[in-house]
Amino acid sequence: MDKAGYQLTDFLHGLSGKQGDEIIRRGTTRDLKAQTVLFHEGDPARQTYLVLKGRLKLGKVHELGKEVLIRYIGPGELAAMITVLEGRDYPVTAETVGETRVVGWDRRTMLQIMAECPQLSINMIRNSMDRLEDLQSRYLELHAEQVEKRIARSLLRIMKQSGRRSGDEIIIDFPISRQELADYTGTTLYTVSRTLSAWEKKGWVKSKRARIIIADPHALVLFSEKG
Amino acid sequence: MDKAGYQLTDFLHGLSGKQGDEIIRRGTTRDLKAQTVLFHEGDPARQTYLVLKGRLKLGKVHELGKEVLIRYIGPGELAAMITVLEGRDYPVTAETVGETRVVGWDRRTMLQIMAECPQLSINMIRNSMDRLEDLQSRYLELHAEQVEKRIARSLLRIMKQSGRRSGDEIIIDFPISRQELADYTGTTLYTVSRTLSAWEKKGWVKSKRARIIIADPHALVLFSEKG
DNA sequence: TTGTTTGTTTGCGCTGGCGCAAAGACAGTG
DNA sequence: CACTGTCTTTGCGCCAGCGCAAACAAACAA
Repeated sequence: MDKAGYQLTDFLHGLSGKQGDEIIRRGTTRDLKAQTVLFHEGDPARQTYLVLKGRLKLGKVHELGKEVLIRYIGPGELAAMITVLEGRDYPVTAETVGETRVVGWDRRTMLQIMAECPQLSINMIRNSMDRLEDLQSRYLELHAEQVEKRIARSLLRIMKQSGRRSGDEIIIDFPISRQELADYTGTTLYTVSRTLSAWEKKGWVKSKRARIIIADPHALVLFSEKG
Repeated sequence: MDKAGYQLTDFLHGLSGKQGDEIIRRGTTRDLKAQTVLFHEGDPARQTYLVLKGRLKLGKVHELGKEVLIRYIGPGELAAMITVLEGRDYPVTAETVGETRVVGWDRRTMLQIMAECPQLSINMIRNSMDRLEDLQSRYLELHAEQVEKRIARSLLRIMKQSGRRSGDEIIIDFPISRQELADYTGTTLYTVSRTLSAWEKKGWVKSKRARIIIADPHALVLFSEKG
């Protein structure tokens, strides 16, 4: 359990490592395998989770098949804040992407902790605001932007959140299939595949099965902004 | 300024009328004409607003023309919570729909009030959660649902938030143009117009210029769920 | 090795719904 | 009243991108 140096988006931002550890100790830490469902859309919300290591993906499904990928949740970020409110259900499903360590608190504990440490409320509000903004932008794009540009923006978003630099290239360091990228962008598997193939020919990206490397980030940014 | 009985979605939920009035007194109350821009997307966030009377609409624009209507804000709800965070810009533009009374607080005051009254933090979190859920659902729909169903759902959403019953019919009690309904739904003026015309023939809705009456809510609900 | 599973690519045809254009309806003003 | 600006309706043509189908490729197991 690493201490000290909680970052800006962090739930524990502004707290000392000691305070953070104490708070983590009051929850239940769990290690999860890849592709484990942590909670299901529609189930009563019992725990709020903080990701310590690894990554969750939050998805929402539509009657019969269609799915959207709302967001990836990385280390330091909360999932299911909704739990602090009484009698709510999870609005999304959370599944681990790789091996993932989370800590969970139930409502009572969470409210206690928040009462003792008002900074946490601010951090939660910051996090909700950030997510709301993100989704507002994507909502706008989904309506106003062409698919190819949206795919570009999606890749760049994911890259910012989880990219690992390697020379000029940027590696997205977790497996993401064409289908998932489609769900995240709001398009289809086929369109994503066609688009990535085209970009591969231009040398903008390289990709293997479920692995994407952005070879020319600059070109992608230009494309996403202009066309 | 009406006291007592703040409702569930309210910012002042759980407070006595007296406490609420005191908090309102510490802000700046303003009466605005219809179609007044309260704040602009991109401007530095200086004030958080609570709507006391009337209605705001929050919109976001895309480079050149295209616009989405993120949400209507009615009495009791907050706009621009983002202000409590340092150095942020408004992510949307807020414009009054009819005559509207709001009260605004700057960040310092807001943080003080929140520190004195932790319940407000919970209320703010509740409100962000609700909005996030709303937007997540609409994001899913925008991707997964056909336009006509989306228009139906949009109408029903607006109806729930601002409908006035009159016999079997439900009147949406503020002016909303085809263009606005299109921006809210994520489609075009033309498609909305064609759709409403068709529904008018079926007797589901009646509409005059910028006024919509839902004549057969039940039929609309059925249609939005099945088709 | 072979077989199985799971993911990816690409050709091809189809259509939902966008958006122009032009006419019509309504509200407000002087 | 006529005049002006704003909102609405509808016909029509077009195309982005969806989705089937079928082949292909990579990963893993036995």
